[in-house]
Amino acid sequence: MLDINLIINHSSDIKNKLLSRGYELSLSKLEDLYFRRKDIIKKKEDLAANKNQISDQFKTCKDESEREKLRTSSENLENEIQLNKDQLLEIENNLKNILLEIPNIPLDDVPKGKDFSDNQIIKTWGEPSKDIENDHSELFESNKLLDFELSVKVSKSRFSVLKGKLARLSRSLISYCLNHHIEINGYTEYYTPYIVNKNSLIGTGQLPKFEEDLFKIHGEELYLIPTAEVPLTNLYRDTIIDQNSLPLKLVSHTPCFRSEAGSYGKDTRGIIRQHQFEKVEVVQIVEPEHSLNALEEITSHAEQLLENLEVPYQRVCLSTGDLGFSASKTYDIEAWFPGEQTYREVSSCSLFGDFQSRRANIKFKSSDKKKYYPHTLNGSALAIGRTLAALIENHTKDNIIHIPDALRVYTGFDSIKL
RNA sequence: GGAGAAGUGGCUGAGUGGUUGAAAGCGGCACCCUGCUAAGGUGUUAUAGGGUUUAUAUUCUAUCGAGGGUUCGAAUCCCUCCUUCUCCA
Repeated sequence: MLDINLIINHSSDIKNKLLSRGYELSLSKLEDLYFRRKDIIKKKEDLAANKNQISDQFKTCKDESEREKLRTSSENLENEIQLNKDQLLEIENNLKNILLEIPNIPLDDVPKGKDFSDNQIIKTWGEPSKDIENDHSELFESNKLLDFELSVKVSKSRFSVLKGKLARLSRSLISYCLNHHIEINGYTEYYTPYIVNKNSLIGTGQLPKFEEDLFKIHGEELYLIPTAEVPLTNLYRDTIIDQNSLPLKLVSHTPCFRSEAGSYGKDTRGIIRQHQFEKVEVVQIVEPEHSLNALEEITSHAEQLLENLEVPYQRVCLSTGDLGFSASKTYDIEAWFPGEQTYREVSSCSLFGDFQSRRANIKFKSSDKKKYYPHTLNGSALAIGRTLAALIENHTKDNIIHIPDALRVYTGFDSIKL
């Protein structure tokens, strides 16, 4: 959520920045609500002060006819206060609803662009293999490691059933990613609910605008998490954090559930786009002046994993047009998929500024005793399903999947024969 | 699923109709004292939102789980909901 005062005081600047990501801000309604809100608050509070005074007078007033006068004037005031209260509530709801649907503003150094085609490649690592034979869905299915007939029988399309060594490899990836962050990068592991309430999803920005992307629990105001970012960041909702405990570095492995509305026919092969997938997610909550560094740090933490897994990748800075709703700057890390001869996202690392902390009411108390909104960040490290696919496409030779050294302690085997 | 009890500031905990935004203690912070440490002393220490002000500041309003009600006046009385705890199945 953007600061309403910022919008009002720097309206043209904000408007332009939002336009660069394809959002047209209509200012007149906001301004109208903003000023009407102030008016009504003043009116209401003056009346309330008045009423409080009458209450005080009542204590010393002994004359019954005077008392009666006080009673009636208090009653009149109360009626007026109530009227203003109702109006105020309506205005504040309106204002909040509008603010909740305005996306974050991109940082100045984010490349301007219309969509993903304007994303900027920042770096590449590794030697992309030309071996087009290694398409993961083909390798999986022809070897019965992955069974879509079973997953459709048990559930429906866009789910998967992994079997045997492949299932174990997937689990090993999860353990490896988690342990790396805990032991090397200083994150604290959390186990969290996979079903969360509305306020949590509003806090991180999935609601109210993107409800159709979520799985909702029937008959309840509860949703399956689309990412561990939601429970992790919301651990600190409505919290004032001591500055000394910043930065907070959290990591969690969870399944993620996405309805994938609007992606019919897209990425139907393999396990690239599923309704349910595993992900190890990191979240950082940091002081505002450290957030740019933190974004670089989170991104490099994700990259370390791919390097240790010996999977070639590139880092891309999303253009203003491709930026997610809550993000002010995002790096995608895209692993090389030889089967498709293309890079695909396996991690997305975002800086949200104070956008989420305003929504979720997360603050920190600084040494000057004032309270500020911290900056929040998150990053996938990594999306397990896609990483598993990339791993296999990059490490299969002569029908043998070679397990990278980093994983062998978890898998207990060093290759899978196909 | 049934019965009961409770929800007050960072924490413990007092407070059953009127300067109670809230005693006391602990903790935190600042200063003082003392060779050091420990102990002690004094003060300070909730959140949000308005007004005035360049600012420091000051003032007003709201908030004692949430929402409603009674009353001139509610942490205190009534209703609904939520959460936690205990007992029973």
